[in-house]
Amino acid sequence: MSEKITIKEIARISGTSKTTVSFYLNGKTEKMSRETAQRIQEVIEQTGYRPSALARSLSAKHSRLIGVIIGDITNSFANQLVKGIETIAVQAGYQLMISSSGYDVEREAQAVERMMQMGVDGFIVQPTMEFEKIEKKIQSAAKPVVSIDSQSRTPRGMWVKTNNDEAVREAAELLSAAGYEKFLLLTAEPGILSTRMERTGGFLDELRRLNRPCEVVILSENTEAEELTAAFQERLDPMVPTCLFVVNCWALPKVYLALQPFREKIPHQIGLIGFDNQEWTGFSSPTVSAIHQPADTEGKHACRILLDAIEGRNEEAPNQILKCTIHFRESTR
Amino acid sequence: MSEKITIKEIARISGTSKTTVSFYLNGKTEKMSRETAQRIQEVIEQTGYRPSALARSLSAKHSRLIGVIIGDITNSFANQLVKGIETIAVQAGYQLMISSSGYDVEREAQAVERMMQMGVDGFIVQPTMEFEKIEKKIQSAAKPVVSIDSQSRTPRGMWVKTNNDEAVREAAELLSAAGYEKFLLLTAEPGILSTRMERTGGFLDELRRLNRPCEVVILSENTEAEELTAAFQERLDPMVPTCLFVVNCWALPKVYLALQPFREKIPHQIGLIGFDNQEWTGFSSPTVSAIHQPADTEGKHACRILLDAIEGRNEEAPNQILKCTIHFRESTR
DNA sequence: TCCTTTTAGTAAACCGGTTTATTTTATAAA
DNA sequence: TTTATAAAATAAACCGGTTTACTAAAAGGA
Repeated sequence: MSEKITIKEIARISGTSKTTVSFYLNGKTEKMSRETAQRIQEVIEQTGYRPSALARSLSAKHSRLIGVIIGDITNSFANQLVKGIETIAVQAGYQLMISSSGYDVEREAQAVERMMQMGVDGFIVQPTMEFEKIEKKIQSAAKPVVSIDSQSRTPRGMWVKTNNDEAVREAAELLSAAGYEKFLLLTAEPGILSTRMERTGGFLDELRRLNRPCEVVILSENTEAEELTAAFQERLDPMVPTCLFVVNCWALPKVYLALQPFREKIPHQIGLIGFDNQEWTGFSSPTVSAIHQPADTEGKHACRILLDAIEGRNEEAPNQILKCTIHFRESTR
Repeated sequence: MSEKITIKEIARISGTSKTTVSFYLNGKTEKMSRETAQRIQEVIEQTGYRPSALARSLSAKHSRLIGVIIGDITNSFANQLVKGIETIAVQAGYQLMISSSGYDVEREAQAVERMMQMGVDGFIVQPTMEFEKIEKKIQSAAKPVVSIDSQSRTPRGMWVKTNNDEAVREAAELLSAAGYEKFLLLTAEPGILSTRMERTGGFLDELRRLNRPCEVVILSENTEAEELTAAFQERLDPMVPTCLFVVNCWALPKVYLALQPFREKIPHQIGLIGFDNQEWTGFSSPTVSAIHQPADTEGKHACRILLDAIEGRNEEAPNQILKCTIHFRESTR
């Protein structure tokens, strides 16, 4: 009774051939008579036939699959990005294959490898710092890649990023104007990830132009809160209004907590500003100023660009710079 | 020069047959001589051959793909869940295919459909309220399904959930003991989603036992903050210490904000407790008490159970109840 | 030396579709 | 009525692997 239902079965039952059924499935109905089409349609319905995307991909040479590689799905930037991507992808009939790199090149490379084997039609990647190392691997597949927040040097050079440089300069200017005389820039070891470079470089440069001093504090994912508090104790001069600028989004909660002992000095003597649209920044007390990146929109654009490339269209600009918005809240004056 | 490199090419270059190469790839090296194996290995390396998982899946009848369907990837429970799933899946050589349902049955059904066509080996689903509607569809594929926080009635009956009932009763008891004389239960329209039923039912039941009055306030995703504040104004009697219990995790920030006018009455006259490990609850002022579900762990368990089912093992219990932990913070006494 | 068994290796069918080239049937033109 | 042309339908090759069933060569036993 319950033969596995394949295209062959449909052809047999409806008294036609595989070819005809295949044409029907792909909407090439001009090539067949009304009745044939109808008969096939009926058989498909009553059998509950479900064409195998696997088989289809194999012979058609496209899988309608998009590989998405991000650092960490629990990061708010990343999941908003993914949400944006998915919105567009699903509309266009594509499915997402998602992997986290954990910000590790090795895992990133493995993810790329697995996805290539699965035959994805293209990639959207939020690169780790050493993305260059795997660029050639990704190139060898000749699949289009759109990178997020990092101008990659892949042949087609497709990317979406935010105007970190501008946003950061604007922030520096406004914060200086607001009366902060000194700055503290908190960043992870400044690697080659372009986002980090832009943010750090732009901020420092602008401050130099404005003639405002700035110290740099390096921190890492496992820097302890006490350690940080001590560093603040040492560098924050009660007589000089100082603003902390946190470059890495994951560091912002850490810094916020380490700043608790100085709470009543915020925002007058101490200011705090960081990155990304993290929900808690609007709930904390004081609420925390932040530069928002439109992650969701970035995702949508990235996906549109990628789809253009995959389907050989040419509608979207292959690289786009989106505007950040600065939200000044209670943690800065 | 650059012929596309397939198994056939490898066979040709190494002077063997497809069969032998295939055996080699699948580690059936007992069936061949040392030298042959080595020769193949070399050819694979210098050509950079990458076997097509697509073709492999088609003939091997498994895809090493797991379909994950969640409500919304930007929800913290969901992304922690996914992270847990991915950890286990990748270890076992599986890849994730993720779709969001947007808590909509129709989209959920479409996602299931697409994933079946892609030949996933199994599903992990965080069901919408009306999951029953698509259970039969999912069953028709005869693929194993593990559901999250909802005992589905699929044949194999595999699920992972948290002990909402117990946790909620414990909370009710402790909060009563702490001196709250009245309660306000805030929930979305109580549907058939078992989590919601358990939380609501258990809490009300326990309060009845403890002889504490409880009013129910129904809210939805688009209830306005002012509306909510007004409702509180009306129902919160300054003479009776009252505790708000928020059933739906997405409603907690909403309620928190609507409660701002009463801020200085927290936690003494007004208490607040809700669900899930949302980052902001630890940063707000007051910090907010919450019942944490171990989403990450749930994901890991769910994935192990699914893998067992897929690979015909029998190591994990096919359904598991995980413990919630109650974090009492500044918003309750 | 001849026969049996083991080892190493391969041809061919299959998985479920797409696509090209070709045939059959219907319709129009001569 | 015959022929040219268009419309409808199909056979067969292909996509890139897995697997079953079979063969050739080497080793072991009598």
